[in-house]
Amino acid sequence: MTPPKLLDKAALKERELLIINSAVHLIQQNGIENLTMDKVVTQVPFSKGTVYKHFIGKEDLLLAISNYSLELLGNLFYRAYQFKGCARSRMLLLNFSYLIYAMLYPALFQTVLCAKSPNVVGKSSERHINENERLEIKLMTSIHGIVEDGLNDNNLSLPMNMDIQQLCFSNWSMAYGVITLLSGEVDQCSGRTSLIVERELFNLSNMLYDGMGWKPMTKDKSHCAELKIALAELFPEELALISAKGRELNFNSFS
Amino acid sequence: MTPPKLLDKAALKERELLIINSAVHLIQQNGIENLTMDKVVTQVPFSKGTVYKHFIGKEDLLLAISNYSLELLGNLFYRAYQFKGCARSRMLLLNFSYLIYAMLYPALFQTVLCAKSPNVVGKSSERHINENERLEIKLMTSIHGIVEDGLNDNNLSLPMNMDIQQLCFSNWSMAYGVITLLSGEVDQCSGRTSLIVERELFNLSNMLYDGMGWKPMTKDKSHCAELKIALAELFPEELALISAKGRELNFNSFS
DNA sequence: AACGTCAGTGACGATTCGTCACGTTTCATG
DNA sequence: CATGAAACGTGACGAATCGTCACTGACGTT
Repeated sequence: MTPPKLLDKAALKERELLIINSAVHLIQQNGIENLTMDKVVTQVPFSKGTVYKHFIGKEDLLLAISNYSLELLGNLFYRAYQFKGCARSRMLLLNFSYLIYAMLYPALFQTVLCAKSPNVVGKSSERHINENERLEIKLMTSIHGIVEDGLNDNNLSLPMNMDIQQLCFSNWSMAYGVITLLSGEVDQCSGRTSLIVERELFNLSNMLYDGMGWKPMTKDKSHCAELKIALAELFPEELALISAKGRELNFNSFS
Repeated sequence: MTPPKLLDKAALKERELLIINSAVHLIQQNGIENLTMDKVVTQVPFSKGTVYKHFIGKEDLLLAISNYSLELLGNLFYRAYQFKGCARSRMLLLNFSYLIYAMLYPALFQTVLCAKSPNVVGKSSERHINENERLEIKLMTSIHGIVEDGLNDNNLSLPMNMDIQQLCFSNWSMAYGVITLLSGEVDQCSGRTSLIVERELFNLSNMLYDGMGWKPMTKDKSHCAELKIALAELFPEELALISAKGRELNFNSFS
């Protein structure tokens, strides 16, 4: 009945990861647009045909890398969600975990964006597309959870005419905008001088939460010291890696 | 002394525009990643060598398209800046002019983003890079102007530890995030159901301005009706074009 | 009329993508 | 253990694309 299985699933998965890792290295070195399948093949102990057995095309490989990257981000978000502390602080923490991710893995951050382009999705396999959706839902779950905690402890109430989903999206798109424009690969825009990504993310997050009426308000509590402590406790390895890259999250320029 | 000039600058400029327009059409039809220099050449009454005289490579052409597009956006922004009305309303109006632009010219909107990638800038000519910076400064000027008007009439005061530039950037990155994630080409993200770009942009802008303490606050004034009128007055042709595309800015879902 | 300069041309080499025909390995079965 | 079918793996190949370069012709200068 069962057709002969020459390779078990674990081995397949392992090879897939090997190919993905090789591709990530190439992207980090040469940039995402200089990634070629030929280069991937030379970095890997398989031939081109085998690589194409795993990924139906270059775009499919990109989507797989994006998924690998979303998995990483999902874990960071989940850690922020689980942290002790009030909901507003944890949401701020979650935004900063997003920033840490973008600083640590700029190539991955960039790939996730690229993989959202319709021509990548259009050329990808069902399998990877479905996994992508699953991972995104997982991300959203952490954000949703924090907002719901805020609603439950009465520090937050839904603004008129808005539901939970809209509130979650507001926070995400805001953080996305700041991080995309100020961190990493995008050439910074003019009038950029003296903009510091961690400071702008902090300020913008707090202005937004104040605008929502999410307590404790900025005027009643300085969130900065607490954030600094929470980051050190929750993401020690990540912060050390950022230091090793010669960059440092700077909290001294705003009290 | 003067070397023989067989072609005047106006003709050169005109040809450049012709090439750019042909490329824009191709992008609208086939997507930006399917744009090839060969296709551009076939659309144009010149040969490949001539096209490469104007643009040192594919990336340089992309940057030129981005500049063309920034010029358009700059005009929309300037119209919003010049509008009569309080500063906060005009800032909201400016964000919506950004949205109109993204809906009307999704291909151009996308190209501006792509052209910010370092490998595009890295392969482009000095001339186009400089023009790009000039155009971005022009954009910023309109935003700056509105914020300064708000400060001058005492409806807005700078939040602690923030300067004008940071305030401008906050507004821009917020609008950028919402529009990028919800309008146009990016495949919408999971948990997207029932998110309407104009509504989220309206809500998020107002929450941010409320968080800044930018008067008149939402609780004292409903900005929706005024926005609707101002848009109809300031961007009639653009709104008609959006209608012609079968899309409509919907203000009924939020009062 | 001879010459120099420059716009314009398109064939060409170099790269890259993805496929396919063929050889090799594995395993169920007799 | 022998056999054959199915899965696995290979790398040469065709098509598409990028960017260059040697060439042509038009025009002004000497």
